[in-house]
Amino acid sequence: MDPREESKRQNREKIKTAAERIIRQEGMEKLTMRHLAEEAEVSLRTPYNLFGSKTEILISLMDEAAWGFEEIPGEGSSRPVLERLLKLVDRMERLYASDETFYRDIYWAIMSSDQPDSRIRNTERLIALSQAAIADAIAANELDEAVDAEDFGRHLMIQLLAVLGMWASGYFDNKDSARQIRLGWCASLLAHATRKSKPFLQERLSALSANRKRKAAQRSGL
Amino acid sequence: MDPREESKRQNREKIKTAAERIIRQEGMEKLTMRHLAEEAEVSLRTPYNLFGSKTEILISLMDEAAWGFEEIPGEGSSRPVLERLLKLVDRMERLYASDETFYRDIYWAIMSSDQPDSRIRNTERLIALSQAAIADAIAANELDEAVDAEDFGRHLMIQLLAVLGMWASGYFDNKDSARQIRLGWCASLLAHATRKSKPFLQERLSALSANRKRKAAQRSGL
DNA sequence: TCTAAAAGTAAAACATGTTATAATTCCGGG
DNA sequence: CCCGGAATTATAACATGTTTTACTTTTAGA
Repeated sequence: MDPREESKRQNREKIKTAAERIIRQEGMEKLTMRHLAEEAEVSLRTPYNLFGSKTEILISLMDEAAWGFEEIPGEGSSRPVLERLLKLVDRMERLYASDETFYRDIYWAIMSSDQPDSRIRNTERLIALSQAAIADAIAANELDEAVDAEDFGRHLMIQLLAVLGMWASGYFDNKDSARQIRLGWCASLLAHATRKSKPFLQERLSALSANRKRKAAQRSGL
Repeated sequence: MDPREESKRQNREKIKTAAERIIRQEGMEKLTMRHLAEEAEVSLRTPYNLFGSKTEILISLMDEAAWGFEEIPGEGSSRPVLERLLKLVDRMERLYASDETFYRDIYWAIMSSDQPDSRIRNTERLIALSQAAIADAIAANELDEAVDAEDFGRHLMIQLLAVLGMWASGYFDNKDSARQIRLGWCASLLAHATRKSKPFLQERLSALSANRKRKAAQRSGL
């Protein structure tokens, strides 16, 4: 392989590793370009050559984790599409819960950067994912065929992104976010469910509500 | 009145006026604190004394317009609650359409600042508005009484805010944003609608879809 | 082996939000 | 009328993302 490319790759790796180390051990505030360059043992200019901006470095850290999901789980399996779709939320929750402050700090930093492009890039990917799943679900007779897959898929993913944004801002914690997403998705899906998928969604929804009531009872019981 | 307070008020006004003028006539990039101070004929320090930060100045500009809405339209009228709730979107659309780049630039600048506090402040106000409307709708038998007004009201407003964020980032234009919000709201509301409100929501939803189909046909027809 | 292009480095510079410092102005109360 | 405190100003400074400039190193290909 091209040694020039190889050296670029190595530098990219060094920078990402250093960035991750700094965020984890010293906190996001300490992630300045000067400090990062020092830690990665490259010049201040190099991260700009290799990534373009500080935000792009953070995005590449999120990309590495596929932002929590890269495809609908269990593609090609025989499980119902909607069930697999809901697994996306499980995955995301697991990943973000595995290192909550780390991911939240990065997510927040990306969201509050003034470069919309990369945000849009990822948004488009996720919406396409969701739209494909909805189209599958319609084809599998799990959703009313009158549903517009493009619109409805976008609607679902926007809900998810909305909650993630609130999570990043500190409004929701991890658990509440996942619950809020599941509630919203189940409710929206239920409105267009077929006989085939209705029981599953209703069960999910009532489980979520029961969970909440139990918690509320706990709270007031204290 | 206290002349000290009066002079503060005047300075605040001068700063806001100058900020608006700069944004409108020279563009957001030219809104630097130094330039703003010059134009407002105050020292660089004064805006910080009076507002705290650049972001707060922008927020006060949005506050002036109540961010598009301050209350559910037609309070006390006999129209159905959900119908009035949807009017919020009309209002917002009208305001933002009246000066799209102006509001979008400000909104974007606020969103891409790293101070979550003010964002959360407004978010909470809007969520409370929505929660109250949902509670009213439940009381008026327009929504299933099993609905949790707190959860569901938050859910609706978060959707709206997410779409606004996407609008600010340039993902949606003004028209698409309003449509997406209406779609999302109708879809979510429909999941908990009663017999009383279902027809209205279904009609709205199919009107939105029909609109889309017509447009799609136009596009492919060219 | 030599050369030109590509990449990296070092150091300074730039822009801009924000804060510190010291001097100045303004006002109500003694 | 003068004092003390609050607001304002002018100016410099600071932090940090980003860019510029000039120099060095590396590497592919003649």
